[in-house]
Amino acid sequence: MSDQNADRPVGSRGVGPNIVAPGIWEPLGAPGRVLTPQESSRLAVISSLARFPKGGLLYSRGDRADAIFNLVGGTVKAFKTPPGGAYHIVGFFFADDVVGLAANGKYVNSAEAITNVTAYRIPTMALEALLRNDPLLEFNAICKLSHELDEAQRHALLLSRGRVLSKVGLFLQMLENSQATRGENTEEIYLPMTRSDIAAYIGASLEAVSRSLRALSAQEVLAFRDRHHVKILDHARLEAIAAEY
Amino acid sequence: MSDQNADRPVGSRGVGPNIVAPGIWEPLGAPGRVLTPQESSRLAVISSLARFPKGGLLYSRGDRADAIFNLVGGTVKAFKTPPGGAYHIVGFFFADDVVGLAANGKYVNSAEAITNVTAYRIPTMALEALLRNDPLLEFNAICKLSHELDEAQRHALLLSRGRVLSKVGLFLQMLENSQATRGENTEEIYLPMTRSDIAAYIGASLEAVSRSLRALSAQEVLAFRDRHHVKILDHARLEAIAAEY
DNA sequence: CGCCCGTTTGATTTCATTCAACGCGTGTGG
DNA sequence: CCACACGCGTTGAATGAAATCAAACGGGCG
Repeated sequence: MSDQNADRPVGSRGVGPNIVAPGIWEPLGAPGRVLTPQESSRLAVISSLARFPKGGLLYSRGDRADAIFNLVGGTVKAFKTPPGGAYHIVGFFFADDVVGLAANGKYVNSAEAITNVTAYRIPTMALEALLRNDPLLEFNAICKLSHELDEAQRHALLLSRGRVLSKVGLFLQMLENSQATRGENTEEIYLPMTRSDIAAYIGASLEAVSRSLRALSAQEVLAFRDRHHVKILDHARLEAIAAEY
Repeated sequence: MSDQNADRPVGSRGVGPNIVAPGIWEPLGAPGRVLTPQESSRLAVISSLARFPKGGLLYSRGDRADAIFNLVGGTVKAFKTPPGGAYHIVGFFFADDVVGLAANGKYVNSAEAITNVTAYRIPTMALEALLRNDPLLEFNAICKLSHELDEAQRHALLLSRGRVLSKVGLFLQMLENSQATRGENTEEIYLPMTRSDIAAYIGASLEAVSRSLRALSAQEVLAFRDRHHVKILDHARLEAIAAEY
């Protein structure tokens, strides 16, 4: 298998951490807000580059949260395993995303590498110190968090849908959006995660996901190149399916 | 009806905005982190007290986000109305909560008063200026946002459950928790929202919600004083119901 | 007193889950 | 080099739970 996109495929990215998030108050502004080179390098001096193999754990819920991770390449899933044997994925994360949210010094969820992953490991101790006297960086953090909160609410919206077909449609649109934001090619959508992962994210059984994808494929709304690469043939129809109910 | 708890029932609260959120990195610390009196008064000078009648709109999605609101008393629901006629509630907010999240200068959802509401209206312009040279305040904002993000993820977890009974159970536990955090009496749970609101929050039909509540009541897990006041009789059983599946 | 909104209850339909079997591709060991 | 096994995905049939449609109820407010 070739998941060597753990290293960035392309990138007008310098060395050091990079984070993208829209502004919250400024109406316009760059589509993807980024850290200034200064901030990036300031973060760089306190962070280290870490690699995780496919299936590797970045951290587990309840662990002491001594670092956050800024992804350089690869895909990460964050999940919770509530009592009762259930398994729920709270989010998928890609290049320039940040994972490692904490509350009271402990991670609130677990994170696992879906593909090989490269990430900057930023120790919280140093980060906290840095934040204390860098209001601009702090402000960027607020923007990023606001954005994540919005994403979480969209995820909730997706989960509230009745029909699985609708959920799958929304999920694909989200992935497409995500790829577009990251400036990648949107001709084809890349699904690094398994059907089972998708199911755990959208709140349905993996069979239902499989059926939905196959149905969309049969209706020629989608076309699969292989199990992890889809092309959206009929955007309008997908839009309608995602919106209905 | 008497919804005069738009003004705080009790309160070791001074004048001026007040916000509670747990810390993110410090393991211990006060259960409910609050603004220092200094920060509160700094916010006070730029904010004004606003009142909204039951059913009143605080803001609508897409409006220019020129203020955020720090609730003093009453209950607010934040909702989205995605294309397709659906209606989804993303959260309920109570005293000391903050509503008015924005992206790119616009509100990302709408907010409506469920009861009469009193809130500090904090203009974004002034807030932004204040944040720029108050790193501590900014840090508190980060804590608050992290906490909200965690809540949103819990909401998503709730929505992912299969059985409506389980969702209702989790919802009641969340409300109980929320009340406890706010230091209110947890003997009885107060449900200011309608069944329809609960349904829109947990992702089910209002009939299903009604049936579930009645079922729990019949099994003597709950006891209703009236439609908006429940007592949890059997915590263990509720816990089990919320956890199953 | 009577209207109206929110709620409850009932009957029917629809859809996803569940259980089960099979196909496919990859990697391994004989 | 081939056979096999394993993980993952697809397909099928039966069950079950919630949505939907529909109607009656209750309490609050004019």
